[in-house]
Amino acid sequence: MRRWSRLFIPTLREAPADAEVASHKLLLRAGYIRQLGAGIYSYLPLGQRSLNKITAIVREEMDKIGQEFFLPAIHPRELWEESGRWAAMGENMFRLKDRKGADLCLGMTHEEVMTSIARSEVRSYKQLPQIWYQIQTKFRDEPRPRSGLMRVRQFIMKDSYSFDLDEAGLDASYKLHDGAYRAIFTRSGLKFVVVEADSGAMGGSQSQEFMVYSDAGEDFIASCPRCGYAANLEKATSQLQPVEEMETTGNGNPELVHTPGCAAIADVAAFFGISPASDIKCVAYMALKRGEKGKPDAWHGVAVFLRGDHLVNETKLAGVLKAAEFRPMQAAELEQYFQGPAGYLGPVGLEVAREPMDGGLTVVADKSLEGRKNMVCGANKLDYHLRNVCPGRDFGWTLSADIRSVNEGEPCPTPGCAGRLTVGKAVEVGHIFKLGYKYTESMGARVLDANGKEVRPIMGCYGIGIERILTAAIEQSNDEKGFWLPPSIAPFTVAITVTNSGDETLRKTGETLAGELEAAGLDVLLDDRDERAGVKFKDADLAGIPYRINVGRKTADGMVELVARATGTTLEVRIDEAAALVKERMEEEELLGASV
RNA sequence: CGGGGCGUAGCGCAGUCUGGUAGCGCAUCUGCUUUGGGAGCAGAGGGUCGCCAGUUCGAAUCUGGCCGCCCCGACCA
Repeated sequence: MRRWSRLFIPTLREAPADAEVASHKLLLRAGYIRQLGAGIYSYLPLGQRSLNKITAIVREEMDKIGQEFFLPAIHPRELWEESGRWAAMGENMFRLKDRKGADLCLGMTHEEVMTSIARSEVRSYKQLPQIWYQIQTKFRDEPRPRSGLMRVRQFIMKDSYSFDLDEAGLDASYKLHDGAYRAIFTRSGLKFVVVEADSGAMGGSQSQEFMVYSDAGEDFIASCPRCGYAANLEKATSQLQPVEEMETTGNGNPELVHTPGCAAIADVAAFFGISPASDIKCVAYMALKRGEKGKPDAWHGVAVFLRGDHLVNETKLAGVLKAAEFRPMQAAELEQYFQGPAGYLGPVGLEVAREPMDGGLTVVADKSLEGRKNMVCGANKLDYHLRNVCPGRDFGWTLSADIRSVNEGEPCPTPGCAGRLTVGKAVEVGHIFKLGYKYTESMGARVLDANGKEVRPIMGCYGIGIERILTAAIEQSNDEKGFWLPPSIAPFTVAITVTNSGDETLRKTGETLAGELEAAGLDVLLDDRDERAGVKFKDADLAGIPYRINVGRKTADGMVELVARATGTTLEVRIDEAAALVKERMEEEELLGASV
């Protein structure tokens, strides 16, 4: 049992002006965290208790499938050079020098360290599979930390890595993680969804994210309420609705039309009286290709063509081009590649590179352009457009791929499903990922298989943001008075509010009750402060504690009040029954916390 | 890194335009009263006004530089 009077719980009546999102405001107000710098936070006792409960759940579930390690946060440069990521991580990596001038970095992820252990210690297929995990602090110099604990530069991550002999083994390790993650988030009381995720430009075959819907999130999820399809917008696809093609004009060949002042899609559509779906949008980028094996980085011109009503998805684009970075083309570059001005760019007559990102202009056509007819596009000439343009006939491309973002309301991609996609914002709390051979290959990890032949193990990597479980839980359960956490991750499960600490009888009753509740296995916070009842109620409502027992007026009749923070419902119960009742409620709630 | 905003007591803010004694509310400390939804009265403590330089008799206030923080965007294993 802990006494409020002796705990450091600096609650704030007003939220600091810096805080915007609910979890940030409330974590500060409830005395869970304090800020040290941008994206750097101290965890105060209540916050630390909650994070400890979360890590305990994570540890319990992970121990069922793997083994816990604890790896260094400081890594030598050489290790990261081996995987090629000393350069690839760029500015996101914190770097430092030791007294001898040697380069070091702070670990932002631990594939390299784990792989270095595996390569020097794992020799035989008989030692596989291995699932190695740790719960450890990560450092990432984020370009823009934000939203309290949502995106920070130092945070706690459960990261794990699997090593298997073959893909079937990786499938099994991946499934084990899927199961463990579902158990962890369910036990943490999160209403989560599992979505298909982008597996990145670095290779890797399959990837899922565990998401909690919240406006404070940074990701968008497309989902189908009908069949259950769900994917990160970076990955989501949809079926195309048939488009009514425009009538052919003239002899059917591309026809130059004077379109003064029609630089925007809406203007063009209005001018021709067409739907934006019949206009070809051009987005011109310079794309950065990271040099491999000592070659320098290089920028390449990329022209993306897609329907006027579609948006480029840069994650998908980066995936198909293996590009590290994009920036918009500047006027001089537009002139070089298109001989035309922004607003009037089009695909007809361009010199198309044969190989992507290898000199010249890489032309990418979105899949939705294939088979279309009689479209309108820019003529690469100020104030002129072309019509009757047929993709494939009138222009070609380096490659054609799905590089657009789906829109809300489009048909679900599942064959035979008649559902419409909805798009919502969410917080990513976990990610599981089939890595493949990237690190075992580049870092030279080898084992002997049953035939005595040297083979590369195949890897998976899996992450959970510990603080994000806390923030997501707060985002999903808060009001103007404060928040309430699922009992499993709350710093205390029940607060006992002695309404008048000056009253000896009440105080003793509170003490006794607290002892009983604790004996029943609950985490009890006894509010024994010499404060008015109102102050104690406000603090208890603020601080994320799911249940409160008021020891006050009715104590003379042998009764106390049990208040459930989530619903505000108050129950008068006999003092000797209070402990059992809270336990019962808690168990019900944890069952309700289950999700799909 | 582009755009915007902010920096004055622990928190929330006024004062800056128009230079002249650094203020308000909450919180904190002491005393008395009060005790079921952030109490009342009386008293008290707490500030290099983000930092550095300049202008001036005099700078929180004007000028220049720097630093930090927040938001939008870019970015995000």
